Amino acid sequence: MEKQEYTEKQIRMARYAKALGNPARVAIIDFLARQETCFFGEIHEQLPIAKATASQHLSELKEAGLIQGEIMPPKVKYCINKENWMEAKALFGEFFGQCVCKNRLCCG
Amino acid sequence: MEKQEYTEKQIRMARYAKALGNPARVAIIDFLARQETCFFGEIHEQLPIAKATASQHLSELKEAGLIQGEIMPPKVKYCINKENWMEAKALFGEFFGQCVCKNRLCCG
DNA sequence: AAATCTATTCGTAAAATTACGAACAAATCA
DNA sequence: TGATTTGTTCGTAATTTTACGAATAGATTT
Repeated sequence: MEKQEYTEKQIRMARYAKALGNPARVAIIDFLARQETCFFGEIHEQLPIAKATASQHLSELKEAGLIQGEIMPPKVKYCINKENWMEAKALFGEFFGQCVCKNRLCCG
Repeated sequence: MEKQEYTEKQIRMARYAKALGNPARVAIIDFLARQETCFFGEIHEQLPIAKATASQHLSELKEAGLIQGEIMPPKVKYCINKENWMEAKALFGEFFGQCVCKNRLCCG
């Protein structure tokens, strides 16, 4: 087998991982996960970045599927996208579960 | 609390996530995890990218701490960095464990 | 010593990421 | 209606990422 393309799982894993590949986005998820309300303003308050940048990060998380937003004029409520969150959790679980290092030929 | 900086955990999470934020790097880890040998050439064979690019991705994974390399002239053997792998596994486990969506105020 | 094998590094280019302030849009308040 | 609040979008700049072929380096083979 050579030069094979990536599997769908690998692509989705990478997609979720990439979305989590920034401290601001991790912090956003941590915050939403703790459930201390979900309004943009409060999320932004937690972050050491400008409003525009926070909005941008939220967009990326939304695009990756990890969160979802709901407009509640004049505010916007964000929350974890449960379905995709569960998928990501499963993917990462499987990924880290496939550990290694049992085989003496490598690792150790 | 406002404009607080990120926690060390968030920064390390983001670091590991970023390293996994590319299908080639996920594929590399999957391959190493399956333990089907660890030489550069064989890793490269699995990937639909140039040698130089594969080497670059391996560097990034190494820099992030997820893998380690050992020179065995004229080859190079790569493997999972067990210690950091366990840390990453724990971080992601905790991260996805802190789920949410129990609170009706948000999510659902 | 010359050729070969293995993998990294170099140089480069295109695209994506990150960040910001300013401008803007939508809804509410005065 | 005009001012205010809330959050997104725009325009922009600096940096990083991704990818490649070519050049290079280290070791072995011929």
